[in-house]
Amino acid sequence: MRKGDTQEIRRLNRRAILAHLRGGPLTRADLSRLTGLAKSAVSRLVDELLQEGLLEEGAFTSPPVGRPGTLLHLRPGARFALGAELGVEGTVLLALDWRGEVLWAKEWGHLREAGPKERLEKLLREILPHVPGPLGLGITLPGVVVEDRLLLAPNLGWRNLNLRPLLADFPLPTALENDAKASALSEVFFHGEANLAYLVLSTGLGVGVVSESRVLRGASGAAGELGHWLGQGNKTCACGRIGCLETEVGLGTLLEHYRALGGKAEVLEALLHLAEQGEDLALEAIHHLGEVLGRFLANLAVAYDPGRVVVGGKAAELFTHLEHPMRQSLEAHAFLEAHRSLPVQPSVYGHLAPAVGGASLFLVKFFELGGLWAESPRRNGGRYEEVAFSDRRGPGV
Amino acid sequence: MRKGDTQEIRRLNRRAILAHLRGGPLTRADLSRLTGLAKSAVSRLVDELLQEGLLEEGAFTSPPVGRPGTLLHLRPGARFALGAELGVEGTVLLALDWRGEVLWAKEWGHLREAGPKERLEKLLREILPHVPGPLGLGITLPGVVVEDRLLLAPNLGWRNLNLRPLLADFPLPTALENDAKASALSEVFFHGEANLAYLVLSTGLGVGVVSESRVLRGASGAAGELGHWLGQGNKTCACGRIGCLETEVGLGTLLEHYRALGGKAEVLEALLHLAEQGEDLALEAIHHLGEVLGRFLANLAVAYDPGRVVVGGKAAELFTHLEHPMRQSLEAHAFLEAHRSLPVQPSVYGHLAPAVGGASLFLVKFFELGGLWAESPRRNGGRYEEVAFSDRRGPGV
DNA sequence: CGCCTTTAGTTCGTTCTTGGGACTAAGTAA
DNA sequence: TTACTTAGTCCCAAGAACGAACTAAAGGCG
Repeated sequence: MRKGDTQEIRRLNRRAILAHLRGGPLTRADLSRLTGLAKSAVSRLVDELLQEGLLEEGAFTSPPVGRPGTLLHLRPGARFALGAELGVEGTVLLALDWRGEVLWAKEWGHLREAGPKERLEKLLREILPHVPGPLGLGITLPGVVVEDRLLLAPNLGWRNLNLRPLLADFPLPTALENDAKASALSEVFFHGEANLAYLVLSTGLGVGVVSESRVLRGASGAAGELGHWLGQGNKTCACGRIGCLETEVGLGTLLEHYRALGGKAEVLEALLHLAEQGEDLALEAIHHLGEVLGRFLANLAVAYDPGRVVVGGKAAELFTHLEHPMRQSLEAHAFLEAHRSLPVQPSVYGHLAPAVGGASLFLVKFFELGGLWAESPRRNGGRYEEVAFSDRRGPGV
Repeated sequence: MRKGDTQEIRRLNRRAILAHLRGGPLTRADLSRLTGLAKSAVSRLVDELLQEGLLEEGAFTSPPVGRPGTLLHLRPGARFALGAELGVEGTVLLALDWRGEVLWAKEWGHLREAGPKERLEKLLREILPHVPGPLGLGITLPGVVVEDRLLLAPNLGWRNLNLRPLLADFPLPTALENDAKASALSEVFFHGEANLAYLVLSTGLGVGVVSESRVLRGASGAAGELGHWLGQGNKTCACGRIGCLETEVGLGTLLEHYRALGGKAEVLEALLHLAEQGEDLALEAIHHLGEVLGRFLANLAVAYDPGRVVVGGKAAELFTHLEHPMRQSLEAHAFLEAHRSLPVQPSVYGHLAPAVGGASLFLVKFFELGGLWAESPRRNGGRYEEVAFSDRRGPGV
């Protein structure tokens, strides 16, 4: 429920122009046709965007007849954002260009006992050389996140933390997000799809759901935590409950199953290595996981009905081995005809997906704002909410 | 990605004014404060809305000091829409005022073998006396719906139907929707909540999910079909597969369980009646269903993380009996602290919820359009899509 | 070579809508 | 009666888009 004034409509139209240009270079005439705006309006807005350094003129078109047009494109590096992943095994930090290109990335492990404070302080030291410049820093972690609070991260062993004081030390706007949701956003940012599910399958299992181009969050940020759907199993989960789906579908079970079959690998990496070499037991265990996964996908399809599923997390490395049994199992268990051929693919950004998604939080916002980013006074430590729309909402719906 | 022009901002501001007035009468000054619009702009827009007959002036306020204001409210009956439910047991047709009041409702059973053609034709005959007038007719049914196609309705025994030709006969805009999704919309229309799940529990089990005030539909309209989530059971479902959750959580199982305990009732109604009289076996069976339901709610909470759950369908009649065991079971199985006290309530519109939701499809649209409803030429039989926004979308996100 | 046609892009005047200040209206308090 | 406060109207300036007229730059054709 946004209030309309003369600035707002300019913002809407800038947004439309930028959105179309994300798909590739276009002339002013193209933009006029695509947006429905008058040529004069496009001309004015484009001039403005050129002046701000957001756009650049490029080559000329050579149409069969008529005057050639000037192609416009988003100027590389005009804006970028930082994204970080605080994962179970290590930390990733990267910079993402507003066109979706990873400018640089940095990864490091961490001491097992490092708490949120230590890890965020380390992150702060790493980003200091890069500010000012980025639009913001999006931090992702495998847990349930609401605003600046982390409610629960079983696989990190963290629970009920208010990170706002720590984030306030960062000299740029920050945002916190769940890793699966951020990963899903990275795909949306790149492909612009309306309905998809991003499966993060490692030790844990989480799903980032996108519906009508929006990330599903829920009232407490727990939407998509299907790893904690209670099934019939009797194993104890890291969350303390019994029978969570991630004790059946997670990669932990893969290793267990492999060893139950008589396999020798002690850790997951060894198993993956053996699978690459074609060891039968390893392949059998993975095949079984594929079947379980296919059935899970059929369930995922009735829960969220995504148009496409992206597989990320450690399991993405197994994708070639998993794919066939997974598809067969999905076909056998699908509810709708349409689900039988549900596209399932590995992630475009690979293991960088969560961090890319973190950065996307700000880039998406930037595009939504039509590039009218408030270079804000950042009074309260540059909190993410302050760069939000200046909406004046009415009561719901 | 809407194009902005001078009309668009007027529409946005009309929408904001109407949205605020849905909460109750307000003066022009109130509206100015709430929307952030200048007093003069509010005055002009309100005059316009009064002229169109959408608003009415009412009583005066008596503030402690200063000139009294004139209260404005939505004029009763200024707009309304029709909603219908084609259910397993019968049909409901009703008219819903734009303020959310049911103007009239009509219900009838149907011959078991009646197909979609017969039932829609009957519906057509019933609505004819009421057109023109209503904004549109929203038809709901227990099945997977995409636009004008019904992909699958196991409990009606219908599959893969294109209803567009039949709907084209209706002399007003029509829309098709799944019953659970429509029911969820009815709650949103009434309460304006951002995150909720509407549980339709009768023979089948379906969930209508609302996230950020939008109904979750998915690529094929199957989002929320948790009744067809595959569990560990071995019963055959109406959809033809084995182990669907609705064979464990549906009301069909309640009767079976009751009879397995030694109960005598032949049909569900008899069981309900016995429960009302306090028969032990009936209460025990219902208690068990409550426990199963509580566990299911814990799973629902990790899947969609609603802020509130509404129970509808036949099970709503059992709500008082189900509530206690359900809550205990939910508390025992909840993933997050927040989920332990998840509000669970029966539906406000009761068994009329699906039909009310059908009508809401048009009323919600009307409000979104700021009351600038295109009295369209209705060339192609008044299809719902034609009353949609005149968006000119850019590529995603 | 010059003219016509076609498409790209600019300039300028009109229209629509908001914002803001001045003003009127209608009440309470002293 | 006067001062003060709040509600609501009136009028003008500002911002943005639209549309028409115009210029720019190509190819086709006689």
